[in-house]
Amino acid sequence: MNKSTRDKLIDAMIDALQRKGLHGVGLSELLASAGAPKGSLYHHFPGGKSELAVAAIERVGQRAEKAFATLFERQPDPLDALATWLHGALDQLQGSAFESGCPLAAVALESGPADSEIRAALANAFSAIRQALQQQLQRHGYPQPEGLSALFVALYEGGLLQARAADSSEPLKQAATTLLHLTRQQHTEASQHDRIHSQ
Amino acid sequence: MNKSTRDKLIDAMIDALQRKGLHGVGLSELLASAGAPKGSLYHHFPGGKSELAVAAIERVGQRAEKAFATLFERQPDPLDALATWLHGALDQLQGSAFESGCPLAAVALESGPADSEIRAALANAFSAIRQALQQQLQRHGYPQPEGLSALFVALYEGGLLQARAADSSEPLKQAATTLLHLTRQQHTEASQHDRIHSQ
DNA sequence: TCGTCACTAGACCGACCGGTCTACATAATT
DNA sequence: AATTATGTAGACCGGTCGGTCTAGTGACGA
Repeated sequence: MNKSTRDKLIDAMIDALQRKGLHGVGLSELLASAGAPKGSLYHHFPGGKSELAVAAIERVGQRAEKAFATLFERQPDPLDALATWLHGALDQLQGSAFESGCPLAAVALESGPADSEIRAALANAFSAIRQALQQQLQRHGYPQPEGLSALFVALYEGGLLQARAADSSEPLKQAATTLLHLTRQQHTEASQHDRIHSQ
Repeated sequence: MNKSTRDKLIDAMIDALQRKGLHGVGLSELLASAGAPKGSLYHHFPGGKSELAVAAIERVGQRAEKAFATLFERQPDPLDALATWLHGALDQLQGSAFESGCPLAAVALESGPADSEIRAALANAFSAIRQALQQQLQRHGYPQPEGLSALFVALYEGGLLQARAADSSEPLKQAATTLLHLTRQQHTEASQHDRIHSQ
């Protein structure tokens, strides 16, 4: 299946956002990696770079939702699923020599209030991700599912950031292990309390 | 006390990194906000923008170390200290209309392997912060102090990132509350075990 | 067969980028 | 007083930026 030029542009933008952020990539570089001329860009995205960025952010959000759906389907225990998720992120980071992180992170920190469409797309994507997570946690009886979902996303973003800065996967690995341990522990103890109370 | 031009440049760069990241600010904008001409920049920092960025990162690291020192001095319970720290970050974010986050975060995600000095400075700063945290946690008998310190830094960075994207302090607030709760809980239970075992 | 339309292709543009260079003011040194 | 070191000031440069515009290509419908 041949990817359309539009798709290639979006994917090239996603890759660029992961590696350098929105202001870090020039159009020429982007177009070269997508194998498309300028005319195509401005045909498919009259709004130029920032419209393409919005499309990229939206696609990332959709992919994340799908990924979570299949992940939670295969692994009934949400913490197992989260562990696999974090493990996957680590693999990608290591596989790219600590260059390729989350496509949403950099642009979230670069964008100002002027870039309202980008901000809106980001807000959407993140809230969708948190909600997907929250549902699963809630379904399995974890307390404070909203806080936990925000915490896990923070672990993901903050962990990747540290790992990238340190050129090492240790910070993320350790933080993930610790949080998974803490959550697992609390959950089993809560279950025990339940059992006691229901006796 | 009159700030030297050099200081003004560094502080302007720190502010810029918080708001837009390294590639997001132009030299002209930077110099305008510092009130200095180009000549001064290249006199104090012959390496130009990136050398100034390194100086800014180093200063941020030093300030963070000092801030932690006084914070932990005043609040003996590390979790209380961490709560104040996170609260302060939230205040700054809200006070700047969700524009001013961590000065290290954006540049960590923008910089490539080519910017070796920047990367080194970042690695240094983050590891210093984690170590400061780790020491305090260890001193008070928290388990997995290394993982916990990485986790708290991840919470800080990831939480600020989400808050900024959402134009709301809720994600960070909730994540912080949840993690503090989890940690506090584990700690008191561990203490109880200790008491039981020492009977 | 001829237009139409969606798309590709890249030359071209002004603005701004980071960086260099010369001129100058001030202060310290002798 | 003369000289040197330190720092300020901004004109200037080539390169690249994001963006516009015209020309061309190929498929499809009338």
